[in-house]
Amino acid sequence: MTRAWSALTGHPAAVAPLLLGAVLTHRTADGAVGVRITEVEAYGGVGEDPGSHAFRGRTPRTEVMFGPPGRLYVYFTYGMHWCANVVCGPPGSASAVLLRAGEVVEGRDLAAARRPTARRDGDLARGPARLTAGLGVTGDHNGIHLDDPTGDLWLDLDESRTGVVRQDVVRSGPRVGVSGPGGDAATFPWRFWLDGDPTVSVYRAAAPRRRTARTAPSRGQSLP
DNA sequence: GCTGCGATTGACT
DNA sequence: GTCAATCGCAGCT
Repeated sequence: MTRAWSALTGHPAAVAPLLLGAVLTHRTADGAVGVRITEVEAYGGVGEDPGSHAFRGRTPRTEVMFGPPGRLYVYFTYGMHWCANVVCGPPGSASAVLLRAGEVVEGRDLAAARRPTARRDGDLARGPARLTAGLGVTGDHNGIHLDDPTGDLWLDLDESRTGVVRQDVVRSGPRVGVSGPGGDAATFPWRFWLDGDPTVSVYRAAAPRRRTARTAPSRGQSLP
């Protein structure tokens, strides 16, 4: 079958695997970087998926998720990282697919310049925040349409250009880093990746709770 | 208005 | 293997 935007409107867990192999291209004055998607995660809508930002309803941040499919939802996390999602549900459903990792297929040098800490080409877009960094995607791109081949950001779904993904290499499993109320969200097998691809991110189970980073000023601290 | 913490990464032991 | 960085959002007072 041929991937098309019309086929990418539906339940995120059904849409997510269809995005594997698609190529997201970002064009800037510096040049273009293209990333072939190798790993994704599905996030459901209001009241359905505790791991989703939209679980508790519409907020200013999640506004884009509630809009029409085919747009990019970009959010800021950990005070320094951007993560990119493709909105896939019909308006109001707030479903999206997180782009977790990919392979740089165009503009390797530009991507490497944006990711100076990457040691290998395979690390240029391995991980959700690395993928956005390599592409040069930030919050400025939140809400942008991805279905315009002439736009700054374009998600190419045409298998005659991106290559056909063999379904027997598509794997699924628990999502990464998700620990919603009750922890149930992490158990949804809504993570999809291309088996054996070196750009797929390392699986780490969601940490229950990291030790408080900030050590409170010790009460018994001695003064000089 | 205040506070806790996160769909992460890179540096360090 | 452990842990800090860093800030906007969401929930609560």
